[in-house]
Amino acid sequence: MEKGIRIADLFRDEQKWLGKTVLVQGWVKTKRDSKAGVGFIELNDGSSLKGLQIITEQQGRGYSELLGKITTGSAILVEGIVSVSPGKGQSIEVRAERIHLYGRADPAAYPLQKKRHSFEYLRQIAHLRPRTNTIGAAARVRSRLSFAIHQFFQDRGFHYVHTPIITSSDCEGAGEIFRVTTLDPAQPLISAEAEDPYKADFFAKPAFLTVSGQLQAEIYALALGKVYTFGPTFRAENSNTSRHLAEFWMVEPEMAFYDLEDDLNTALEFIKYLIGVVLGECPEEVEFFGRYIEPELMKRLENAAQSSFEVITYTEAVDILTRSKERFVFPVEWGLDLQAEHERYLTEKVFGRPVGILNFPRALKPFYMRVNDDEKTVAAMDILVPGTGEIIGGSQREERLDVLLEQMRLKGIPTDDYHWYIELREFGSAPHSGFGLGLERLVQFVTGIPNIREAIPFPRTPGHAEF
RNA sequence: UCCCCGGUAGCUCAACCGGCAGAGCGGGUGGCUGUUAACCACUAGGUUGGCGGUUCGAGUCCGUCCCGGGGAGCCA
Repeated sequence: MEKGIRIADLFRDEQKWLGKTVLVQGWVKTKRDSKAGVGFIELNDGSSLKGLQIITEQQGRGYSELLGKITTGSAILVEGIVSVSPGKGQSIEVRAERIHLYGRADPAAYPLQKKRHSFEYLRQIAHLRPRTNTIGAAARVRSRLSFAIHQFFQDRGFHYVHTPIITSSDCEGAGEIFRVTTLDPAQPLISAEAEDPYKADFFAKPAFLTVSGQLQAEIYALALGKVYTFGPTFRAENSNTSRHLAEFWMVEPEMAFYDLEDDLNTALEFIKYLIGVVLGECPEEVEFFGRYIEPELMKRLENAAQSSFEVITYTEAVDILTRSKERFVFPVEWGLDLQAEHERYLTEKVFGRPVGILNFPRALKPFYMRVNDDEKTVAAMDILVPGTGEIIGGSQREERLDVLLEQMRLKGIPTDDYHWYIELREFGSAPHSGFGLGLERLVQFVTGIPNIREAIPFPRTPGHAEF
């Protein structure tokens, strides 16, 4: 089959292509024509935000008939000469000499118009929405970010570990979980099986979709040194917000011989690196999002990429909040969790940039976080960004066997399910740390997209698993 | 799950105190030789989310269910 040039490559070196005959393939964004004369097709092939202007002129029999069939949404091939465009809005265009129509799009039925659509509407046509400017741009940024995540870690000696999607421990403390079973809920168990209902099930015990790869990543960090996982994660919480999904992607690095400070520095370097990549490699998309989605975007990204993040302790945060004159709905008091309004106040009003918060009260955090010398706090860190809130959560892990067992006892975690996790502290235990970053929240942050459902191709939320 | 707001043409939205269902865009037809959300003219298009109630009369008021959005909780 004929293979054309990517439109993005054409724009990258316009001088080189001027006067040459090229072949392009893509989808018609708009068409402006006159029956008697010159016509204009804006062609987009997904390689760039900007479309290529195609000039059509009357020629030969059957040509206008073909042009009539080419409507918004059609897939076509165009062969023609790259020329200087006399019009405004583009510097080059292609004067068509041959056009082939691959697939039509009935204009009366095609759901995408030239004008702007609401995100709510586009979600209902998730099979067509990547053809829009915003969703297409978000998809390219997401792809580039995913690659950059691998680049960052691979360049620094980390190994990529595939932690399991299906797990059998259900009390990692990260909320509601999805059950994995081959049993049919519509088919009641016969009484013999009912004594041990899991006997007939695939894994012969309760199984679930992972809520985090961290505990398994720790296993490999204590063998390979520095590792990271990057994959889908699942939460069955009935969360209906612009920041939550039932299925989302998470990056979780885990490093042996790293304390909390090392962990924090890695996380900050990581975020700055990713923002730098987006600014450097997706300028067209950033410009677009800045113009149509979030006017403050450029300022926000440059701020985060260059300036130092603010880093404070939980105790200092509580101090700042109690002294502020702001009226909060929820109380501020040492020992209570910071609410969304408090986080927003700190990152948006007090500092106006990303904020790292360290050393949270022990009672607020999970069993695996390392207990500090004061015995009241744990070596935890949250990184908050303006607009999105918490984007990274991490900690130094408890490597001391006796303290870990005490923590599990206090939090009511059954040791049987975690014998392997405990054994890591019996055999060559070592200080280690890690953190988790939600990919979709990062996409939200770097694009300014308000709802997380536009930061992932096929959002899964309560009541929604279409497409 | 809780609180608030909304659901009217394919899309985005109007419709005053309860009184004949509207516009822009999109679609169709015709016109236009350099357009850029092209332009000009004409035209088709509706079970006002579902069910029930109040009323002479309901898009509008009441009840209920469904769906969407914003916020909260849970978290990444």
